[in-house]
Amino acid sequence: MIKPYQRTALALDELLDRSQPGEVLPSEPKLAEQLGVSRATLREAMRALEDRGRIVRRQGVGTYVRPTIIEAGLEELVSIESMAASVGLDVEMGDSEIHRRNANPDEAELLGVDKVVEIRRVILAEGVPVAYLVDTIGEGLIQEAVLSREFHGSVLDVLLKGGEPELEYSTSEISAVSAEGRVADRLRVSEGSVLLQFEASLFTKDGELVDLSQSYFLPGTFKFHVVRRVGRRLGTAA
Amino acid sequence: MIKPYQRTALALDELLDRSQPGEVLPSEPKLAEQLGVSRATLREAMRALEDRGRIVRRQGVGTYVRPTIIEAGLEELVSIESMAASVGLDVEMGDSEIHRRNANPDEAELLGVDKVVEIRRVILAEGVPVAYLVDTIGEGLIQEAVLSREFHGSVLDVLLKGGEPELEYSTSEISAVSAEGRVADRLRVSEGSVLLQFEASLFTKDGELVDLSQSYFLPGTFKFHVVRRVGRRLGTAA
DNA sequence: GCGGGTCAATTGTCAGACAACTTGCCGGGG
DNA sequence: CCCCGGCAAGTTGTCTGACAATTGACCCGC
Repeated sequence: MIKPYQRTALALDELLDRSQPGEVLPSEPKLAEQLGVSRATLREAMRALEDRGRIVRRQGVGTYVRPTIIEAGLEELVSIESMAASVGLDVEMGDSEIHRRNANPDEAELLGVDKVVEIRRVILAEGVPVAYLVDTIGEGLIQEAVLSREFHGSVLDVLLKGGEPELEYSTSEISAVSAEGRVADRLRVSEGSVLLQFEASLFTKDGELVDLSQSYFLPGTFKFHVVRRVGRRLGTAA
Repeated sequence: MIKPYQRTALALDELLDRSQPGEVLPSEPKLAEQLGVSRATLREAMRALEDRGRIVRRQGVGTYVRPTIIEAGLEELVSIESMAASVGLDVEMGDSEIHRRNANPDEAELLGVDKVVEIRRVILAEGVPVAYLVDTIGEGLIQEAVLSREFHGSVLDVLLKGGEPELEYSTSEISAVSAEGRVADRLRVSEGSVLLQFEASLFTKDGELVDLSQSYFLPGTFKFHVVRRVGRRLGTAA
């Protein structure tokens, strides 16, 4: 059974998606009644939205919908394919290789396994190579049958769909590199071309590391956004 | 007068900073009493922290402190200098130029002014050029006297210190580019070198755009991190 | 016309209660 | 001795009702 708070947060998210910026939301008592929760629970959900900057509340006046900040930004963990789909791009997987091999000491330490599966593939947008992705996961995390059947380019999507283990977040280091060797070759660019690189670690709800990945993107096709907020400490200082 | 919720959120932030990962927080009734607020207000603040991933709550058990994810990440809007200072790097400003000029149509539209001030400068780490920054702001936003006296490389820091207008967030587009012309020259790298580029827009609490900036970083010196969370929609699906 | 007071509406906070859940303890039965 | 079931205490989750603080509009008297 899903808890009232989660239900409320979801409902509010959807309500905001349907709302125009600047619009005034129903008052808290009314909203609470509509959603079937108490005002206290509703306020917890609204506070979270306020912290994320999606609404503005003015005591004695009402609650307003903020103009949406970047929505396809980097805050939410979604696969390249899902990102592309949401902007109407036609994306497919090109050449792929799957290797089983022994983990090197670093990988064994981080992932907690002896053997790993390494998945390399090219991502095509409108038929043109735009990204080269390498995932390294512990052997057995994804069944071989699943991998051959449901894998269309995104390890993340397969893991999310499987539901087990429960993923929570990833941390990525962002850098710029020049294309070399195999990467340049697969992306069909000359050596020394400029690439945007993400080095990511994917964690479960329990804080366990389950996927190490490296992504190389050709600049221009995908646009990555981040929203950075002024910190509490500085922003609200007198 | 600062409101109880803000006081509580701040106090909790500080409490977490002093806590060890995995530690159990006092129960909600006790914490509420310690902080001098009701349990409802406390819970609003805790919910926000939970959403940001800093604590984990387990019904019937207690509230745990999460191992800190990247702290010098990109979620919080701080200047390059502040970032560098927090990791003990010696950073200073190199050559700088300040131009007053008429705004081009795009800038006039976005910033809502006719004349702009353009600030260009090189950032040195340990005496070596590592970044080239260009800020474009409306004329009059920062007084000339202030600019010559308090400017040490970061427009953001000057604006934050001034307190007026109240800043809230910035959106950045991240890309990789090759160094060209003036940028390559100022950073003392050869043309065609790989650079990490941020194109940022800085907004106030009222949603007004006040600063357009472009930043070019030499890869390797600064490391930028992002934390990406599994979305509500997917993460909690059955 | 204008100034001030009043009033309704809305968000902010509080107090108390009960529900749902987890863990550990303790006692009884095997 | 071990296992297991129920009980009790403690914690988070939610609800109810109330009052405080703030804002904006209305109305009335001057």
